[in-house]
Amino acid sequence: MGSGEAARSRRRSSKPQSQSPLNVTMMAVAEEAGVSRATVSRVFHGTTPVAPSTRDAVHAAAERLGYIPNEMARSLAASSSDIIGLLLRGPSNPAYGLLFSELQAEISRLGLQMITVAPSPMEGANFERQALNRLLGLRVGGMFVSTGVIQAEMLEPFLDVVPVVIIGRPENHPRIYSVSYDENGNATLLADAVAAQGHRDVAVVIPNVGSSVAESLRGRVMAQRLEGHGVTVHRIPSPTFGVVKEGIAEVMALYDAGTITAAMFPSDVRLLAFLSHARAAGVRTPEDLSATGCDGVLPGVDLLGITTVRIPVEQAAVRAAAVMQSMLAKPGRIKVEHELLPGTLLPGRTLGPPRGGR
Amino acid sequence: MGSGEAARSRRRSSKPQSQSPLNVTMMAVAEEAGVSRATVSRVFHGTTPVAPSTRDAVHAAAERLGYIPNEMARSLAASSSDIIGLLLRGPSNPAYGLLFSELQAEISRLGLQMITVAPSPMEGANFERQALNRLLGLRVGGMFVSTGVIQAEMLEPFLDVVPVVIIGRPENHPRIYSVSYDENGNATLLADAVAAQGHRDVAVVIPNVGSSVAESLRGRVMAQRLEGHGVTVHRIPSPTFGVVKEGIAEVMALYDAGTITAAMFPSDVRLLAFLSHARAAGVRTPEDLSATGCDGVLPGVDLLGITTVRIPVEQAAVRAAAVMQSMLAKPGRIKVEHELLPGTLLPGRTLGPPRGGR
DNA sequence: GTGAAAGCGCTAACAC
DNA sequence: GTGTTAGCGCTTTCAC
Repeated sequence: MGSGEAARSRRRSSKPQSQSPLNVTMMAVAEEAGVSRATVSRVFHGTTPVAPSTRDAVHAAAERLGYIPNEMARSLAASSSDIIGLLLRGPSNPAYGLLFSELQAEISRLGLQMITVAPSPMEGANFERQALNRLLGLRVGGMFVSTGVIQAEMLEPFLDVVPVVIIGRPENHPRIYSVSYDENGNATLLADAVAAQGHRDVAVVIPNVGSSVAESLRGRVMAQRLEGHGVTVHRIPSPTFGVVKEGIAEVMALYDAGTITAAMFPSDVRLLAFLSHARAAGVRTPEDLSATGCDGVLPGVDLLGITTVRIPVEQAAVRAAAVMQSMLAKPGRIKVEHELLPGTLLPGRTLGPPRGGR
Repeated sequence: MGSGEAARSRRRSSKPQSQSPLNVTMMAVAEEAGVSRATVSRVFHGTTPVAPSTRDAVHAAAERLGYIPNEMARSLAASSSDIIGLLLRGPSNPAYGLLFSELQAEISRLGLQMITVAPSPMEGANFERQALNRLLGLRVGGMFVSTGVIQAEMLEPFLDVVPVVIIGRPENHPRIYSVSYDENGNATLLADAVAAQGHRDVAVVIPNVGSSVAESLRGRVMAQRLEGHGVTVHRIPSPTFGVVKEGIAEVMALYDAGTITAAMFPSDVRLLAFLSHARAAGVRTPEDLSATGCDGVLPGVDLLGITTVRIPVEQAAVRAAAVMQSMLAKPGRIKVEHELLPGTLLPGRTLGPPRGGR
């Protein structure tokens, strides 16, 4: 060590640089090991072979100094990043939380890295845009998009620069690969179960597409399918973003009027909100009124005994990660597909009574 | 536009650069607006004033080109970042998921950005180290650490370079600010409730510190507190990482032997796992055996009617974000504190019977 | 108020 | 197998 230091700090009033591994540069490691920066670089990611002795020396030096490579500089210089970004809607929803976990596990298994951003949970797609930009600003090497609202078109400009996989939400954009829950099938499963139970008058809560593409689809399909069975459907729109209690009052009113014998909710959280309310109002489930949800990932779903559909989160994670890996391997050569993963009906105690006629 | 382009691409076989906003550089915006790069930079973050007309021109140009600033280059050049990193344990746990959401909301409110990384959910603190390094490698401007296992000492080398706030887990490191749930208080609340109910023989499941600092603490305090009430405690260790079912068999054995009238679990997930098992085994709660959990954040916790403590996640998020903001504002000048946020007892239906004598 | 230019820490030709 | 060097896209003195 020693010289070399010269003529540095001409400008930039050479900060005090409190000593910490974070300030250890590749240059420092190189000096410590008595090699050039290039060699250090090669030791770390090099495709080029390096003499074993040199390699060891570099590793030792890095270790000694606690060197933590500056990922920003790396990916800036290489103009490529092996960090995959995940754009995740509401992490407080167990379904998304589970997806996060599973994806992380898969991505790690594949030797990639992942960082996650979530939109501020305030209303609107604007926050999703911001979150998207956060990821793009970081120039991630790939993106998972799992969010209810972002328009596929928003992603369009980036498709040939960064691999994108949409997860969860049913999507049909011809240029975007998607791994989705078969919400059509899920809704059908539930509607069939309700119809088979003999219900003839059913309320269905249907959120706005703007709130959640998946939930909206679920609601619409449920309603339609029920009608296919000759059931009278009472559609209850839920236009407001993020308000899980919306529609409950309407359902209760229909029940009080003796109009319905069952209510279908497009998600478990909504169902739970309803069940709390119903219980407080002295309405028994399913003796007085049957009710169904959708998602099935809540811990304790078995204890709650709700009738719902379990969405295949784990499978989705596995598929999405695999697809991402191949996109990374051969950029632009992957044929766009729209995978649909079927859920499974979780029979529960909240679907009951009306068996015979009305 | 036109010239200037010369003598570029001498090396670096000038990639085809498919056109996308991601390839639009500040240089491009500058040319489009007819100003210099420096000016564009000033328009975006500049403290230096810029002529209104110039400003508008730049904004217009940026808009037109769909310019997305390269955050890596920015923070590399400025050697500072306004991105806060969140190191989050198990996002599939609703308690962590909720924390993620709430923190994101707070951070956005404060005009900061946040990215989240989670360790691969496999055993060990090694993966937590990796996740930590991912954040450090990105040279984040600050860090929230909310993870059960990472040693405070691991963070030590970075403390004077990047502000760190530990969230959730009780922590007493003299140099690390922490905003924690008062697990001591939480455990006490529960133990007192169980004792007050008249239970004299209670099983307590106690995880290893290595699995979860918080859960381990809860278990130990519960046991101790119960003993303070003269209750006979049956400690059941749960040494294995991530196995929520651990200890259930032991509890059931104690119950079968008629030894205990209540069992306390250090988390709601563990309690739920137990309840499923118990129900399957025909054991009624609380008629046959009382049981308590801890966390209280699960959606549907009211319906489940479990006796637990609700941890103040929202408050923790607010405090942590506020502290981070002040640390960012005056680096190194914030007095380290260890805030303790009390939880609230959620009385439920799983704590019952033994009232009178044994 | 604005431009020129020197780096930030690193990668990747290219030469030896 | 290793060193040299020109950038990656941006910020920030410094001069005008």
